[in-house]
Amino acid sequence: MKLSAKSHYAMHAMLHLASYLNDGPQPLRRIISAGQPREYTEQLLGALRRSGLIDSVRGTKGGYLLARKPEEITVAQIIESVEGPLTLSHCVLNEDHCENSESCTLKSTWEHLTRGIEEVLGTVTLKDMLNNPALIPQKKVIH
Amino acid sequence: MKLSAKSHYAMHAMLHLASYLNDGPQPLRRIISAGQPREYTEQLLGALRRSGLIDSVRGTKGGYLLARKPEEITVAQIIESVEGPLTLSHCVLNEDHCENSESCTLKSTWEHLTRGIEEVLGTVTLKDMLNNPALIPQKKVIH
DNA sequence: TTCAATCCTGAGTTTAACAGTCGGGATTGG
DNA sequence: CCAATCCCGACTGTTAAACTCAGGATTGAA
Repeated sequence: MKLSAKSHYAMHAMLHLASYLNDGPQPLRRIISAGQPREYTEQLLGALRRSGLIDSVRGTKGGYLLARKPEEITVAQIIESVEGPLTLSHCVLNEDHCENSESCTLKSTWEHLTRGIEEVLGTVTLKDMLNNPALIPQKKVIH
Repeated sequence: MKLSAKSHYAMHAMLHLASYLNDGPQPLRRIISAGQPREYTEQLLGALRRSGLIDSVRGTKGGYLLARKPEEITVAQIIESVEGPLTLSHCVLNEDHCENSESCTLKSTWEHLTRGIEEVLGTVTLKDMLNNPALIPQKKVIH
């Protein structure tokens, strides 16, 4: 139940892009913070681009920028881009894996919990994080 | 954001113990299902016992049993026993890790999200899962 | 038109956690 | 005493994460 370094790097990068929204494309060099491996982060930005969360500009003066407004980008989207689909169990994805019926009381439980978590992560946007100091506003009824 | 096999095995075992609540201690042999490695599961049951979720009885006719009522055991507790503390980021645990202030707008976000997820996993009990077929009842306001 | 700054990509390598195995010891009912 | 059980630490194998590297493609500017 921990997130990998990927998510941290990706979140940090996205937060940076959100902060420098009006300063043109941000080159990788400016996106990474101290101790953050350059080439590795580059790969993650590739994933974020392929997911449509950011755009890239090549060449001198190139760099990365948000493809949408900060309020339209959620933590869930960022994490899913780099970590893959957000699901607690392969059981939820692979139908055939759970044949032994009784054992898969679990299945419906995982599905339910996954939905819950998706909802938690889906309700915090980059904009919320920028307005952050007074934490993130949120009041939500989960079913 | 995926759970490891540990959680699956542990959940399965706990579900079994909840099912055979009145049949005395359940030996490992009866707890594991097809394809579930015996010795590995044994380790996990050790963790569950050390967390106080189950008790064990040694010797012939020995086995494992729930230490509390099914409605008092949550998915969060089970997962935490075997996977360690439920937190998205080491940042939340290690104070010193996040010195660069701006970077750790992230910190309060992780804390907030972790609380949300804890709440999701903490509201489903073994009892809920037994009553399962009609999914898990739940209506909760998260802050 | 050349050059340097950038993004882009795929193929490595290293590392650490997960997953599983093994051997033997301790406890206890029959 | 013996067999069934839990208990525990050490070991091994496997896999995914976390990097590294080498080189190619694009583009603004000197």
